Amino acid sequence: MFTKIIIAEDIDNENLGIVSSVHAFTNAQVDTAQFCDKTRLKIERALQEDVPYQLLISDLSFTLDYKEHTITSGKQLIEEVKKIQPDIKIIVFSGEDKPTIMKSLFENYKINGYVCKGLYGLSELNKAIQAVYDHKTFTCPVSKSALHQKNVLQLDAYEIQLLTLLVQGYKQEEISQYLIQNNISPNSRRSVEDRIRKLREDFNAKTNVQLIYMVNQLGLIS
Amino acid sequence: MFTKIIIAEDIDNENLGIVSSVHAFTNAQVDTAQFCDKTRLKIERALQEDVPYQLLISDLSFTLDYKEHTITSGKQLIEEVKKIQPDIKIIVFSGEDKPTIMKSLFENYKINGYVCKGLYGLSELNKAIQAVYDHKTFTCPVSKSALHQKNVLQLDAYEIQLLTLLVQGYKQEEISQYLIQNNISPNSRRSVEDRIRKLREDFNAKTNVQLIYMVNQLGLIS
DNA sequence: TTATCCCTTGTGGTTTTCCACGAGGGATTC
DNA sequence: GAATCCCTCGTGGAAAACCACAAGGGATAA
Repeated sequence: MFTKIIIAEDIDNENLGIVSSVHAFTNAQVDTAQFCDKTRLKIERALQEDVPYQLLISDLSFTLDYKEHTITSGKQLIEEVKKIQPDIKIIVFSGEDKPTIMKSLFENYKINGYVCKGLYGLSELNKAIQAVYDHKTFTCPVSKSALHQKNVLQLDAYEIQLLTLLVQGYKQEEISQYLIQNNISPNSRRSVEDRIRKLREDFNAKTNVQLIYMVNQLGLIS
Repeated sequence: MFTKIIIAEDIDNENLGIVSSVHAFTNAQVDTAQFCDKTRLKIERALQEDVPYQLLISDLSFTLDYKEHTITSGKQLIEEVKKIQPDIKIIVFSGEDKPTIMKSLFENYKINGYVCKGLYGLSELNKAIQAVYDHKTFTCPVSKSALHQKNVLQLDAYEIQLLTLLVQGYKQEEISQYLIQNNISPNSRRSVEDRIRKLREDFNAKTNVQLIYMVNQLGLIS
């Protein structure tokens, strides 16, 4: 079993629960950090001292306090950690259940497991630790069902840009202006209109308002 | 200090964290229940056996599993518990930070403390336990600032109805029709338009799209 | 009562969005 | 090269939303 594990979780009562559970299950040295920067630092130090962590269990969203934070999200943290220690195993333990986010974590950052916090999150986490130790990847039932959804509508950068401008109160004409100024194409008034219409069709939305509500609920724009 | 405490929290890792922290702080008998029905039952039994709980620490939102649940939320639980044991002390420990919900809990159910889960939620919870034991009410800094917010934008039932119809893709004319059919007033096309405009002004939104995005982000419509 | 205020509703005109048609241009295929 | 497809983009007209002005009505207070 793993002998040295680090946990990144900011909320103190969750942190406490995870640490005790993981420690009880693995009997490993379980360290913890409340913020991303600190996590990265600890991993870096352990590596320098030649006693590296074997497993990182990380949350995705972190509340930022008054301090300066260079890394502000679990996603960034994972990216940074992979740079300094590519062979570390990573399990994400998060309340987040959006398929797109999970997929991107597996595809872009090669995480080894994903467990959704929930009624029985801790026992799923234990299963994940065991599986990852056995060189397998693991997804808990909740995230598995999310991942296996077909027809997950994905938005490309351009579409997200459009929707983002929309929710900022831009009119179609203003969006067109903005795109022209920022050298993004297509950018004609007419094309903007067309793209938004296509999005409405894709999501089966009758109005832009409904469209925005839907993509927002699905977490496709942040 | 309290000697018998019960904790209602469904998420297992949070539950574990709270229980260990509370036990360490109070050295009391700390029982726990994952669902509301079970919590009520335990409190009832303890009362019958003449060893009642002195303090209930409860979450507000509960994930329901496959079983039948008669009580489904922390608010309901508190209401029921107050009926069977009016003198029990209650501290709400929740992620919920909406002022309206907090206020109604203090006013309608006379809870003794409110602590928001967060970076240092557990230490605030300990302070709350001490304060409540000393017959004081307690609000953590986060909830205190939420409670003291002025100009909290509140939506009444009518406005929520309007916004709900909007996100369902209704046009203004259709909203008017719907309101007339359901005997809700005001319901003229013109008034609908006006109310939506007022909402835009209140939220400082340039378009309906931005308005919907904002109220959605604020959790004012579900 | 009168005056005032606020909300509802109507009217009409402007702005914005929506949509159908079609022209041009790039990529692919035969 | 010709045919085809898809995306961009312009035009013009219809639909929807926006907005200013004002009439009526209910509540309140002097």
